[in-house]
Amino acid sequence: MNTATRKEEIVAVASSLFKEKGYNAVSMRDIAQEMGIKAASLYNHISGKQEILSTLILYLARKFTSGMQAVIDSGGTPLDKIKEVIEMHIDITVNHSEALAALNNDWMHLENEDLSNFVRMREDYEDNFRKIIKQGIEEGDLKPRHPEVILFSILSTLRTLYLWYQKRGKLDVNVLKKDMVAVLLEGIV
Amino acid sequence: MNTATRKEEIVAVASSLFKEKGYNAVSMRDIAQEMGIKAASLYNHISGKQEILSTLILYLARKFTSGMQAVIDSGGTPLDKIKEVIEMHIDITVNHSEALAALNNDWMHLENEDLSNFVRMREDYEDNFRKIIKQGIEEGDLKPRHPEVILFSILSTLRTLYLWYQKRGKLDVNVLKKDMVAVLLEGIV
DNA sequence: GTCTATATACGGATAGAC
DNA sequence: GTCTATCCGTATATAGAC
Repeated sequence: MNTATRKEEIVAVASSLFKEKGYNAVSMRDIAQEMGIKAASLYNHISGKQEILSTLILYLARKFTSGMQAVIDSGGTPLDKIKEVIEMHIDITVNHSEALAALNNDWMHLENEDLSNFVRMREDYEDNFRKIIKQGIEEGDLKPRHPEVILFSILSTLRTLYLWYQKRGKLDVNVLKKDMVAVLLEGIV
Repeated sequence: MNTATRKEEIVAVASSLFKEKGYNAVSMRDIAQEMGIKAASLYNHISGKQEILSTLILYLARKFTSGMQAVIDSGGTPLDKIKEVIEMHIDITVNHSEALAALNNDWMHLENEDLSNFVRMREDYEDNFRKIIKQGIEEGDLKPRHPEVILFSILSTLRTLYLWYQKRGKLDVNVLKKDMVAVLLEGIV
């Protein structure tokens, strides 16, 4: 087992604990115990607790950023792009459901450039989504609702999907995508 | 300034700090400093940090519980009731936006009966909402989508409303209610 | 790569003076 | 009601043996 893999293992174990209790309530001893080693041994693989958090969060933030770029480059209508964003979020949620808790709840515990980089990526992401929505309204694809309400209604749902995707068990991903797109786009009435 | 008021002030100050950094990252010294006193002085008004958290969270949880009961007793159609739930969430968000962060993110740091009471209230709340949605589908008021997708789509949006209500500034509450009900019920296409 | 031992800081909370 | 002083537990992190 080489160092790279061991580091990934630490990050994975930490993700799961962060999801349960949050970054500040998880100690290095907790992480070490979960891996069957002592806390001091962790420092042979990572520089400290902060590195675990930033590795975790920035990895995911880059996934969303590149995913959004792919949507922008896809060349579809605004409506197509919104569907693609929803599907992207579901894909990332299914593949990284443990780590998404830290992204959502613990990003403010990042430090220095890690924090500012994350905040910038997040703002850019929202801006790109906002532009798609506004274009959809202009072109008449979307109803003329307040763009901010549309933006945060969809984003809130997608960002907290990780909380109940697992709880509800083996929902087929494609069924989930279809239902989610339908509910978010066409409403329920 | 009597004790009751002083305690409320502590809880209010703590709410704001919990929203910024989360329960575990806020120290009693932080709270005291924000109030211009020393940490030891806080203990003349509250028994400890835990009491601040539980006061805060259970107060809000009871608000949601009684609000849901009022909706159930209102005697409207399932669709009416869903609208009332949305409006109730918006009212509580507008009046308690600072404290909602702790309710959403720090409830797992409650202890003993406080924790179990909260979890039960939350489950009951979701169950009541789920029943309304299912009844709406049965009666043909709602489209026959997966009830869980509808439930969590609406709840996710409402529960994180506190995050951006302030940021977007002086949105009129009645306009917000109207837009939110429209987007969540009728969709955007 | 993991261990024991330890440095150092900070957390919640209490005692007792004013 | 607030203060100073302090107890005691736990946190991150490092040093050095194996």
